[in-house]
Amino acid sequence: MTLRDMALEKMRAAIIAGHFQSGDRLVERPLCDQLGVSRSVVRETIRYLEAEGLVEILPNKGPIVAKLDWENAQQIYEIRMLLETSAAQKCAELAKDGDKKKLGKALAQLKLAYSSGETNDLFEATTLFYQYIFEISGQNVAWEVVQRLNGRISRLRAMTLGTRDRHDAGYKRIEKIFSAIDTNDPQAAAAAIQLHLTEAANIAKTLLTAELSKSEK
Amino acid sequence: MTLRDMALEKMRAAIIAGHFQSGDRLVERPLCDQLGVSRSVVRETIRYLEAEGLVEILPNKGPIVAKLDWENAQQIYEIRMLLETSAAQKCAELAKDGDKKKLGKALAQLKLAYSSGETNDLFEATTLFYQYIFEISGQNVAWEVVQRLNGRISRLRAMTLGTRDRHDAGYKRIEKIFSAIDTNDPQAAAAAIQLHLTEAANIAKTLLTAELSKSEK
DNA sequence: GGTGATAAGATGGTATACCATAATACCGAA
DNA sequence: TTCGGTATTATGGTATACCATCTTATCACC
Repeated sequence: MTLRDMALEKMRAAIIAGHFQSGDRLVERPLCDQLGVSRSVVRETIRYLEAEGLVEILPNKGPIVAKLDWENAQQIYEIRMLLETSAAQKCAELAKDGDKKKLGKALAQLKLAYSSGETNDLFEATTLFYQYIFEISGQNVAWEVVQRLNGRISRLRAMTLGTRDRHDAGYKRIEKIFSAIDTNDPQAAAAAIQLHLTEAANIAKTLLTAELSKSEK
Repeated sequence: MTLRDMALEKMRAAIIAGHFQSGDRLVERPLCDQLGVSRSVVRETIRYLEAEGLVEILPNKGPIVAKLDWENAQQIYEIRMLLETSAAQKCAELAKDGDKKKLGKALAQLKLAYSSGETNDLFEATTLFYQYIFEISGQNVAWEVVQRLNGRISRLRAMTLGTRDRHDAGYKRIEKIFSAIDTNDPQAAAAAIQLHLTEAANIAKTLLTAELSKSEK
């Protein structure tokens, strides 16, 4: 693994974990010190993150962590809705016994993470569950797209998962997705995932608007 | 505009125009000579294109122009189908008189390009038409996604447009999309764009499989 | 004549030096 | 005291030098 890959992962993780606030300037030389790499590496990493949409470049100012308003977040949730609904549908059509087993394991992990309350575990378990759905449905490109979009709303997702683990309706809804796939019921799978995402988007909206109104006062 | 931006545009254009074949190695130093910039610029540009999916990095080999098989292309067409259908639908719902006028102008451009037979003009006019649709529907993020995906199948699109201008059924289908939007008929707009894309995907498949079987012999 | 090893060249990875520009702070004059 | 200008510094943009590694070709030995 190259230095760039490591730097990329670290920075992505730092942004997603909220270690950098949205709008923060990413000054190159301090980043070099923090990551222990040269500017070349940092700059190439930033270019990659820029293309990913996690970082914006202000002309003659340099890179900042991309800002996220509800306008864009909402659009991202809508796109995810389309792609994930389609994936869940196809997944329910195609899932064989082996696939269901794999999904079942991911669900078990998810349950564990929900009960433990570790937001990080929850994040990973959720990601894995979705990854399997896209894998089984054979839509690796769509999964790429979703992952990239998720990067841009990662802070929102973390916040959403953080609140959702309290009232664990979230887990129930995911279980519903699983059982629809398990019984090879495409319609139900699509409906279940749609419901889940709508709920997630609502929570996200509440949290984000609350945050914005707070920061304005 | 920075050197990087110019280099980026040039390289993207070169890849899209087929100046580089898919699978070709992108050797850094020759690229520096061709673009008249330093390696730093070339490397950062390549990072960006890598994130865009236009370029792949082979470990210890360096960057190559991303290969495109029908498997992936098909997935891209499917994703476009979802996003563009949704956009056309919303567009037909929301389009005001001013929007329709703008779209109408783009359509006129498109007609001109069809009759001139210039693949390049056709490419640009088509892009503009779609851009307006996404703009009017207020889905700028989805447009970003579509553009990025289009980059990866740009060669296919150019080939498709190249053949389609002969039998101009393509233009008729686009006209149908326009008139559906013009009459604010979301259902018809969705159906029309779906038909158009299906057709495009079919042509693309034919061309691509023909090309692959030819290169194998 | 074939196979393997070694050396040379090419290529990507990394680090650093230099330059242009924009923001800021300080000083002087009104 | 305030406004404006100049100088300094911080930062991004660009270029280049150096190093590690992989590939390939040639030569020697079997």
